[in-house]
Amino acid sequence: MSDTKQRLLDGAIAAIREHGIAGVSARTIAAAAGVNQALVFYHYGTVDDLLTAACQAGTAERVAHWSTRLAEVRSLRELLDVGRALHEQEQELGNVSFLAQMLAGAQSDERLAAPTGAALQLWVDEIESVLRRLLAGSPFAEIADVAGLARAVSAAFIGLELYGGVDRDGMERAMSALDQLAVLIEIVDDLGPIARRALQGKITRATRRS
Amino acid sequence: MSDTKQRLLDGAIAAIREHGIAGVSARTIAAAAGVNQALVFYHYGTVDDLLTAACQAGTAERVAHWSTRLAEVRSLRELLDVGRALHEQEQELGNVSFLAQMLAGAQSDERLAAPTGAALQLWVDEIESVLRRLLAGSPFAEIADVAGLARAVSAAFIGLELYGGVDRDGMERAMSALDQLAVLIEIVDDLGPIARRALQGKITRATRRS
DNA sequence: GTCTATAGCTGGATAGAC
DNA sequence: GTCTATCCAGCTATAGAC
Repeated sequence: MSDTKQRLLDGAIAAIREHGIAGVSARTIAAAAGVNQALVFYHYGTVDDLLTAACQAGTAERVAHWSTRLAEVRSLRELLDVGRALHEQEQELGNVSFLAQMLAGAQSDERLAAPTGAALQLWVDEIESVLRRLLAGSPFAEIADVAGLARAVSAAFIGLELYGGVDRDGMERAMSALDQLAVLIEIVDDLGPIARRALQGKITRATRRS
Repeated sequence: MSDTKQRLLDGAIAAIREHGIAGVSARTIAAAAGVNQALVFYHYGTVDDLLTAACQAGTAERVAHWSTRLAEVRSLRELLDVGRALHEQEQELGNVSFLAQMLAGAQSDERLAAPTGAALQLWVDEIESVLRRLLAGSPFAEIADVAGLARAVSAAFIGLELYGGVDRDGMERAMSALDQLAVLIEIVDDLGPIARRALQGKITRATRRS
């Protein structure tokens, strides 16, 4: 990977972070990367292809970076702490914001849909494996669809990131509320087998209805 | 409100829905509205001002529409059902998608930030009032930050909408998982006073730490 | 209020010098 | 590989006819 190609990848993330999907262009990317505008097309063909590459490479790098730390998590509360730290640090680096903007663009640009979905899937897989490990042996694993939960967590991260852009205090309150809610999961572990079975039936009935 | 002004408001929502915040313009809006492009500027001054007006009027109308139905909800499970119906219908009308795109644009266009935040707040207030009514007298109200929960729900709606654009099946699974999770709230009502107090202390300790 | 026409600008993409 | 120069499309916004 040549220096220029890497600078363009970093520049793409920086440009989207600064100008959003609506304001990103070969010129804004080149300016952020400190290279000539024509090099975008020489190295990547089109702006979309560069965004695709940046999405793939950037997300893979961040997921790999957090993967080791997530592998050390031993409880749901620890996971919440790591999740908060992850959110804060990625927000500074702009990767959550980058993914959110790509996702917004992917809604109407089908060339962005596949790479954005694949990048998000990297996070989903990582979160799912952590949740599955933590909930192994827990009664909650029998009740919950862990794969669905991992997707919900990922989607909520995106939504909270965007919401924080127009109401930072509101986002903080929302995250604290989710912390409280997540602790509810832990109480299931404290239930006896009879109460647990009753809960399980309750959830099955409730979700089958809708 | 003249016919043309209303057509432009509807056209703005339709254009954002079709082309996203990155592809919306006076021309695409005028085409969707079936009017001349110059009328955008005659009636609203700038494209941003038109988007602002569409955001305000469109969201106020949809919130008012659902407000009556939400007022009839009597349980959390009913609320989940209404929430699903709301998501499906608004997805067809494009209002959730519109808000998501506005939110994405608001991250880097400060002129969109205030109106988008205000529009989202209309949903937050509505959800908060329903939650507060449903949880009145419930032990969960003593534990939870209802205002934070309402914000989390709103943000999650946005995130799920965007996620659904790149992985529809994944979004469905995520929503089902959230259904399961929401039922957990109901079990708190079944707890006796001692278990409830223990839970409350547990949540307080867990959230104070982070 | 609505239309045409257009000025002035920015964007994607390419050709060709170096 | 990198640069300058440039074409052409599409954009905001306005002027002026109707």
